[in-house]
Amino acid sequence: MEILELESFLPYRLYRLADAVSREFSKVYSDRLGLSRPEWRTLSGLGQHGTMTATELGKQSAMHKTKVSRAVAELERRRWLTRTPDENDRRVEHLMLTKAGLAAYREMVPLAKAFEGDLLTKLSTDERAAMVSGVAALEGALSKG
Amino acid sequence: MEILELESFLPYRLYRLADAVSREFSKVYSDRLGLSRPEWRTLSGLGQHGTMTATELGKQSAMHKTKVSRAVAELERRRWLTRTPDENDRRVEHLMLTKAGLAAYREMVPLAKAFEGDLLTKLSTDERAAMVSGVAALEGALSKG
DNA sequence: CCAAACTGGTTTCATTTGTAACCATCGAGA
DNA sequence: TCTCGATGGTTACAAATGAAACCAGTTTGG
Repeated sequence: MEILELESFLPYRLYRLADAVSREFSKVYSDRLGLSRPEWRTLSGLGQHGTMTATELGKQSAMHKTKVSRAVAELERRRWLTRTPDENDRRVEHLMLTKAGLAAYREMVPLAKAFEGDLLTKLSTDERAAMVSGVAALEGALSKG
Repeated sequence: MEILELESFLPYRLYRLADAVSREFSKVYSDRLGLSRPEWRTLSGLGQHGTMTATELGKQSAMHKTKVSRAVAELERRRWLTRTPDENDRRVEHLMLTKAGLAAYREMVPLAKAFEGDLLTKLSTDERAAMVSGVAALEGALSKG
């Protein structure tokens, strides 16, 4: 009978791996900053780009729009971001970090880099390169459909 | 100010990629067999190993034990698996697919292989090798702590 | 032999998530 | 200009998830 080897089935391995990494990493920002994953992504997006709309955030991070909506609402409640209505299109809001939000972002960035660094130093140079280019290749393949 | 480039931040890319792949793949078994992801994993584990306990299933697939418990309950409800109490330890149950469960498994395996095949043919030989060895390296790194 | 700690597995409850419906606004075309 | 379909974003409700409590059975140490 034909069997599927889960240990070598890529979609499964990939998910399990990403889930483990993401869970580990989420401890970092959840412990230190009390953020959920969608909130972390929102903070990161805004910190990186300065200002974004909810739709843009959703595109960048592949989050469902309700996730974005809730994350934004929560960060606003904490006064980590503000909304500014678009002048031409009144459906759109431009989101931007407040001083407090920026402070949190500045605190978060080194944590993230350290986490990634720790992860990558566990790999050899070759392995690291393989990982990075493999991910890039698959991303490319998916985006083309 | 120090910025984190999300597009090149590995944990983030990895998760986004795995999520996209997994979602795409889940359409396959959800459409054809009406399975959730935990149920699919349970079916796959049992199909591959013949018989497993709930704890073993959890270990193999990194599922929380409540997920396993529910998936098993649902597959049992469908009469796709049966439980046999262990002779020596009455807390333990050995799970095994029924004829119907096996039939579903046999239907599923080619779908999974086709999905993976389609995915991989979008990559060059080098890229494919990079992906696979990169994932393996990270898995290894994580398992060592 | 017995209490205490532990393990396999289930259940309960609160939280998170996704789907779908929704509201407001916008843009294209008759 | 008016209508209709699309779009940005929120909300309501149902389903999936995780933490913790739980039950039953097992092991260990005194």
